Amino acid sequence: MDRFVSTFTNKIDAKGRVSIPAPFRAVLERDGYPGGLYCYPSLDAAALDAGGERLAKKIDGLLSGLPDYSDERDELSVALYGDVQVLSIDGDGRIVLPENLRVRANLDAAVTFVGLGDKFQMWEPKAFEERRKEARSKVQVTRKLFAAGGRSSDDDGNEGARE
Amino acid sequence: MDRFVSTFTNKIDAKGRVSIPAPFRAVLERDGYPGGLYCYPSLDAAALDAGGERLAKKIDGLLSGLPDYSDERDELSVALYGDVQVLSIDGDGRIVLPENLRVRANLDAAVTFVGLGDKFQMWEPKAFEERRKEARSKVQVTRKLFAAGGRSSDDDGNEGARE
DNA sequence: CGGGCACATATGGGATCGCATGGGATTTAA
DNA sequence: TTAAATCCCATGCGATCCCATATGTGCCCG
Repeated sequence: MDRFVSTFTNKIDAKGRVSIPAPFRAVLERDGYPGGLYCYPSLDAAALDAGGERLAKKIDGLLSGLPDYSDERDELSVALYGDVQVLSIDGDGRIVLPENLRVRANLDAAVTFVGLGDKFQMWEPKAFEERRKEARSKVQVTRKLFAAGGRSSDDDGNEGARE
Repeated sequence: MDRFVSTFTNKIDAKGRVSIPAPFRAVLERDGYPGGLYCYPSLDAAALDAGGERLAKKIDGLLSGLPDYSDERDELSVALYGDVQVLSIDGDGRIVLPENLRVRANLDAAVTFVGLGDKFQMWEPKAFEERRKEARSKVQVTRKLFAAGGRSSDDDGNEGARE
């Protein structure tokens, strides 16, 4: 198994360190990057995205699909490369979250790690709780639609989406 | 890893010296250029571009794509090579930014180093902050193009605030 | 079936190392 | 000789490493 799954919540200590959940660590190791991971602010939420070598390749691929010296590429380069940080994992499986990243996700005392397959996200625990509640209620609705066997399109709330 | 990633801000001291971020230095060393780097004003921004051997090759490649003796090539040659300087790195990992380069990017007290993969840029910190904000908002739009795969996200714009 | 032992993980704190930065000394060029 | 560039060393802060402790979980043995 080599995917990030399920969620964990760990504390940030006085030095700004956080333990990476052991299962995630195992995935990272298998992903080819010994001792480090890539991390950047999520584009569409107050959270951080992180992953290993595979994720980095994915980003590279995204960029290399655009011609050199094009505007789109410049923008994306700045937004992605500029915000990406390589966080090294210490001997105890911890990383240090730099100030600029912590601010982006309102992280202070603890971090909730959310597995998303190829990558995982880091949320402020309460913020994630909100997100999750929202997601659940939507799933309820979706299930009813399936159960009913028909689509009574009264209101397709176009909001949230769960990964 | 052998790419320039993430951003760092260092000070210019009284003698005009700046420390190159250690991670960037490591990339340069691996790039085959011991003790120096190529630097020139960005073509489309008030910043400086810099890199090692690989960047130099890339510029060569760019030029060789244009026919010899064409106007474009001449202009580009002048624009690129004409302003290129080889900056030597001293024993402590610092470079001295010559006056003519400094004015091109309005550098005075500090420099923000921005990793862009094959090369990196040097910005006046406040100017880069502007640039980055712009890039982020544009990416919000561009991102939807990539999202074709399946994430029908809403975009709870609860971002802003902070910094 | 229950108690306790061993292992793994998370967390905290102290010690060490590297990097950025500043200042002085020494060399080089005009 | 003067000014400027280069080299060398000192220092402070932050990052990294290492070890100790706590908490919990599964397993083995009684």
